[in-house]
Amino acid sequence: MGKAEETRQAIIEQAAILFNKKGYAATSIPEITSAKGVTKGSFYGNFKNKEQIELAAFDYNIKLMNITLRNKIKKRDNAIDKLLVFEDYYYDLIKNGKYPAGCAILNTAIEADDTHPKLNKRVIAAIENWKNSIIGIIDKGKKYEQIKLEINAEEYALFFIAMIEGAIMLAKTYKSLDPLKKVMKHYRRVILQELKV
Amino acid sequence: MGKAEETRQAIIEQAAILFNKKGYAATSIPEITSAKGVTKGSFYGNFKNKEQIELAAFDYNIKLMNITLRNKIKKRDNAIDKLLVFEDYYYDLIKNGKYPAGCAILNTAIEADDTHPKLNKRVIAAIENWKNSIIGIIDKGKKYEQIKLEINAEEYALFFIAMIEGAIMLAKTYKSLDPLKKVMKHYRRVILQELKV
DNA sequence: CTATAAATATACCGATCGGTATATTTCATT
DNA sequence: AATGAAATATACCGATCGGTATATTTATAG
Repeated sequence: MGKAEETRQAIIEQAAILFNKKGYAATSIPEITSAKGVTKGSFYGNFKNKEQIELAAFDYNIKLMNITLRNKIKKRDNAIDKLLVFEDYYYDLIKNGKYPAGCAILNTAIEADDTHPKLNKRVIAAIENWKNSIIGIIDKGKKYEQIKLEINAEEYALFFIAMIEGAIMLAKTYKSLDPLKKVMKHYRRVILQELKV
Repeated sequence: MGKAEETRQAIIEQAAILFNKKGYAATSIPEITSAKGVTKGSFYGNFKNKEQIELAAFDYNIKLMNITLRNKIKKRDNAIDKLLVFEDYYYDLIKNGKYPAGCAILNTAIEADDTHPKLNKRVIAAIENWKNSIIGIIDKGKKYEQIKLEINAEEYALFFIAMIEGAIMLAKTYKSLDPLKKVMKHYRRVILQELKV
């Protein structure tokens, strides 16, 4: 990694933290750079404008999330356990308290929907990717007789995503794991009682 | 309503629209005032600072929502139908497209959680109020043998709120009613098949 | 070691931010 | 109609924003 690439990466990582915590509009470029001892010249040598770092930081957040999730899913050997990965993942995410502060998909979705078309497009792509991974798990689960054949994979995928994101919103708002636990109890119940053969 | 009160109300209504659509940090005071032909002097005659209008606008949004919901709930005569009000309400909210742009609770929750303690407190109060109204409906439904006695009212209330808010996020992100419909199908199913006696 | 280009630091730009001070207008009371 | 107060308009403040131009440093190839 060349010097410039290192700087670029440091900026992205700091931006990813700040954007996810405070939002895109509320985070200034000096905030991002000063935290890492990087100057304006260095910043604009690596990013054309603020929008570029916003997109790069979002991509970075999503990449981190996907790597972690993919690894956890791969380690489990049946569809039911794979679906339950999301319960653990988001529980850990909120419990640790540290970065990332909540779900980048949720945070970005809310801020971008009416104001930031490019981020909005990326959020849609990230959700589609998540949805398709759930659908894939369910379909494979049907094939191996782990999940009931009559389950509509897409509808359940959206249901799960909504439930999880809503639960994260509650946990972050209350600054408590309690609502997350209570909602995820239903998540687990739906999977074990409705999906499982 | 005195002249000042009229001005104050006009500012609140405009701010409520903008804050809910663009977010608090991304909305400037000139944006709020110029839209209604109000000047800065007039604004600061009615509000001490930006935080005051943020709080007033959030309260206004919540009040609007609560009035509408309360009326719709009152019109229905059993717990199951009362719970299904939320399905209709949020469907209309997104379908109309116009103000309010999404759910003020959700939008404010995400923006305020890590940065704006006073708004965060009000969001918690609004969710508590919502949760308690669901719990109230469920408890009454148990009393009149419309809802199963073994249902944990608080856990289901949080489950419903999470599901609904997650569904709104999806609909707003996709700019489509489809994900909302698909998630709310589960909402209806849970109520009719798990809660209903 | 030196030349050169890449990378970074510094200084500055106009615009706009939230907020204030003050001037002017509008309104109700007499 | 005159007056005093409430409401609103105007002008201005320092700070900070995103972004640019340029100076300086740093790394690297010959």
